[in-house]
Amino acid sequence: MKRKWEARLKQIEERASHYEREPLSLVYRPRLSKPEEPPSIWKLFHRQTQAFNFVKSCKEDVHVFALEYKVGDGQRIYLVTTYTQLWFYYKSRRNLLHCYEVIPENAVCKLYFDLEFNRLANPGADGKKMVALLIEHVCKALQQFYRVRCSAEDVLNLDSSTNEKFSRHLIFQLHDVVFKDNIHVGNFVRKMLEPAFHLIASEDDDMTPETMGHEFSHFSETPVKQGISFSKKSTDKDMEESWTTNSKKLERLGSAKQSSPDLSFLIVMNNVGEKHLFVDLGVYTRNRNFRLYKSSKIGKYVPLEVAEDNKFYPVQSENISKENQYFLSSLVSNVRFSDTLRILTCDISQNKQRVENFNHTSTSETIEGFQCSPYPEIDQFVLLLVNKNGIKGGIRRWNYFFPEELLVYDICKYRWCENIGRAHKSNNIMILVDLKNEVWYQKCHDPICKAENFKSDCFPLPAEVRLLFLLKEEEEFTTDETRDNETKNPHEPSSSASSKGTFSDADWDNGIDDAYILEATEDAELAEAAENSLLGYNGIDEIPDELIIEVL
DNA sequence: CAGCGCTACCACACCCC
DNA sequence: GGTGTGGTAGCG
Repeated sequence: MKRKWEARLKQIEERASHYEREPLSLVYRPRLSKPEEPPSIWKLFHRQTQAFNFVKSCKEDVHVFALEYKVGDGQRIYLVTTYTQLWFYYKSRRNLLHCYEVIPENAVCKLYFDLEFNRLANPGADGKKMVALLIEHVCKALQQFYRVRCSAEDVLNLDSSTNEKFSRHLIFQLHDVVFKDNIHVGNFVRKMLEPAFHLIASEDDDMTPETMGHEFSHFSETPVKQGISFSKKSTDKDMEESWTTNSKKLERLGSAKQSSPDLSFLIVMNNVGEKHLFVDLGVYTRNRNFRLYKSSKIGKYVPLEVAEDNKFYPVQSENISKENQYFLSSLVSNVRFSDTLRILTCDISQNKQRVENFNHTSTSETIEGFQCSPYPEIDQFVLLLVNKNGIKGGIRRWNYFFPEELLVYDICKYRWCENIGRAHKSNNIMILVDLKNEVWYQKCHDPICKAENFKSDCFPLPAEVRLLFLLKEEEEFTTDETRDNETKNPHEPSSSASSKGTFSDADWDNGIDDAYILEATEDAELAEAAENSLLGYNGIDEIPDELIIEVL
């Protein structure tokens, strides 16, 4: 008995000393219970800008989500948290039923599509076939425009169809390839679907869904040189120029090898009998809300689920469940950083200077930056070239052109021009590095030199630079067997590398204790809204035992 | 108290034939 | 009638 008492005393003394060494915080700080885990970040805002401001102030890899919380008018509040933490609370599907990813403006993202048509208005339409044909067309366009290779196996295909409406989301999982932002994605999608606009535009075309013969191609019968005439009300000159340019490009690219694609399968009727595209072009706007995997619109019980005909299977991992993998893959702005990442762009307004200087018909295959290019060794070599005779030249900016594998450096301070045999007084020069042919040459911004299209002799790149380049390329081949061997990818410049694009491999799903607390803001009403969003739209679901809302 | 970013559409002014 | 502009309902 005495022994037992002594043991208990010792136990209590030990506990007391433990609390003396590690006292409890005076301030109550709710967090996921494992102290070694990252702190809980779960903040709600009424305003999107506030949410983004918080993200900026946040060191962790957090993202903005929109939560629908009122039936009818689609009112939303904004949640900031990590992908990991969101999934933790989200996966049970007992709460957070109507969530949207906010695809941030100016953030790199994946290629994605929203597809839909009304079944009643399109009785003959075969949705699955249309999806398959679209994917085929997109893959061809990616190959033609960017030399990016992909197939249906790289496309996460999510279904949200009902008896009334065929509805899909496609999210492309390209290897080491992303778009600059979702505006560029939209530009690319519109460019790629240009032949389909011609089809809709042709008023004399009384095609009905039943007669959507796949051999029938209005585009091929309508020469590109007829120009863009369908958008009678359009005032967007840039857009038209772009389409025209693109038509030329398509012509150039396609004429020799194949005729223009038949996109008649993309044309569907809306419920008032007007012709529309199967592809919703309204989803490429700034800060677009894109419904999450397994979320439904408020007031409806139709969540996005992996489609029957989905062919993308995430790589199995020990730490991350299959569902979590699908969730992470479905996030449009969840971009894994890699040092061989290619950032695709597709501009509408043509950069005239570039077109003039480099005889480019499209700016859709370039990346650009300041001071440091993806090839530091070549930067060093260029700096060596422009530091002569006591003049300290520098790299003002650089552009990389994928098809030509051409690095174009705009030089500052150093103005020596081979054409005139002296330095220009007020115009800067360029150094161009041709990686394909391993040579460099000089051009310049001077109007006279430009007028005569001056280009200096070519000089071979020094062996060190060539060697480094070859070594890098070998690395790339060994790490990515699917890479198109016609393409050499520059590395993502470190200046624009962002940790925001990565997600933590830490997975909290395993080994977590039983008490969890969600942190809300000080705003009671907001907390109520959050609670509603957690409860689902009708508010009759029970609060899960392990979930407590703490209002500070 | 409290969403956001558009576009299609309309009304109207102005211009020119 | 053609074209530009400005405001807004309503879509995604």
